[in-house]
Amino acid sequence: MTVSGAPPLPSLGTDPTGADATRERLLVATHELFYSRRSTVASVAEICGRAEANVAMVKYCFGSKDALLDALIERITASFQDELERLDGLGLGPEETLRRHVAGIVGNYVRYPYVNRLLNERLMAADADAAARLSEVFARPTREWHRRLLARGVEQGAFRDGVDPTFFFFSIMGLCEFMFLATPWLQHAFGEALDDTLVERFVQHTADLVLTGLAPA
Amino acid sequence: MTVSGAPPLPSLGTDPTGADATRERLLVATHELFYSRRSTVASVAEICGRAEANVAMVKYCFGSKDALLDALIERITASFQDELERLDGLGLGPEETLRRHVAGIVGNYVRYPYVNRLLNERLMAADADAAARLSEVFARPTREWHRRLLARGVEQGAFRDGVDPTFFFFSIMGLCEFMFLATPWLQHAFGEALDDTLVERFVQHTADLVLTGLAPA
DNA sequence: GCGCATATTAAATAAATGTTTGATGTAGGT
DNA sequence: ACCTACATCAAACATTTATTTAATATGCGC
Repeated sequence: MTVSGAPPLPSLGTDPTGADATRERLLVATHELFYSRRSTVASVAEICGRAEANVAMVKYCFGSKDALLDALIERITASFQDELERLDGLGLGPEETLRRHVAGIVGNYVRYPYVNRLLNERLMAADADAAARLSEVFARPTREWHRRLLARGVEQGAFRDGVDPTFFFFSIMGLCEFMFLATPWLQHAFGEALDDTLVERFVQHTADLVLTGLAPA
Repeated sequence: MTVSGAPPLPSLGTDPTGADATRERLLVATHELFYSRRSTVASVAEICGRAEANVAMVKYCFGSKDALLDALIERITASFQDELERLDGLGLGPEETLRRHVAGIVGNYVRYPYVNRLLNERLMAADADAAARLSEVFARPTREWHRRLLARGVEQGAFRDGVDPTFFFFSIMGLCEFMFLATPWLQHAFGEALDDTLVERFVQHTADLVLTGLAPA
């Protein structure tokens, strides 16, 4: 936790020096603004103001604002893939793996509620090459992981057969995402606050729904 | 279907005349732009260009751009509530009601993929009074409807007990929403197109997941 | 202390944003 | 024909946007 209240970015191994330090401050500032606003709207001026850097440093460090956003995406999604690999390494059964995966995704939305929107926007604006690269860093490997998990579950008699991996990918993401996109609804319409207890209860609810929903007939 | 390819707005009973006709053209133009872009980004100039109206007509007809957006929200969400009431009137059992409800929500996302985002943005920007009014047109009555459906299902032994209505509301919305927010992923990462067959299969998948997920132990 | 690549700056740029102005057009009633 | 309320218009408004320029500062090897 920084003073901004936003969770930290996935750590960079080394301590950056020179322009790399400014580069890092710009990434962190963007993250903090996106996090606190629950949106992807922040001007270069705002980002640089928070990073205590001159606006021209965006071009100097990244080339453009869009390239800064892409760097932020790749930084975060890389940590998602690390997490999936770590989970695989635990050697758990399909149900427990899925339950922890749901908890992991919810945790990611707590930390980075804006990433999917950002990915979406960049994907729509991108040319064919950039779109392919963005797909490769997150959507494709994640669905592939889901496909393997579903197959393993069916094999062991834990999950029912015939569940489409693509639809399942969208279901899992959608279930977890909406909760955090819609925090204004939670507050204004339902008078609830997004605290740790609520997050934990939501994880339980979602994991129950998915695991029961996948149970064999 | 209009020439734009976008589904029509929920129909206004009467044929508008005078400035009301311009008002309607502005609403339709905004809808068509939002629909085709799958986003809520459209300048006043773009909206008025498509509506063949002068930019000053936004102030004249609505007072401001934000008021135009609120009018669009209220127009669409009103049709959602009509749909829920119609479904209640059919006197179906809890499972079939829920199955048709899922199909109905997916249908709404096909027609108005941008409404929830729009509601979200307006809710975040709104003052307390406006936020309360926006909550009242959609989130609150919809969750209340979900609560009654869950209670009826438990009563009749169709659903398991203890499912939180607020979480369930977010689950249902999230499941259906993500599919349409993420159409760029569907295309770029998975090479699939969002046609009628896919929508139908998605409805089936989602209804199965939710209905199985709610089944008693 | 000099020289040079790296890093940072203030200021200007052009384009786009939502809003506002005041003039102009257009019906319909009397 | 004349008035009036309604509807529309082109043009200017003040901000804000991302980007770019050219000048300057900084630190490090020698």
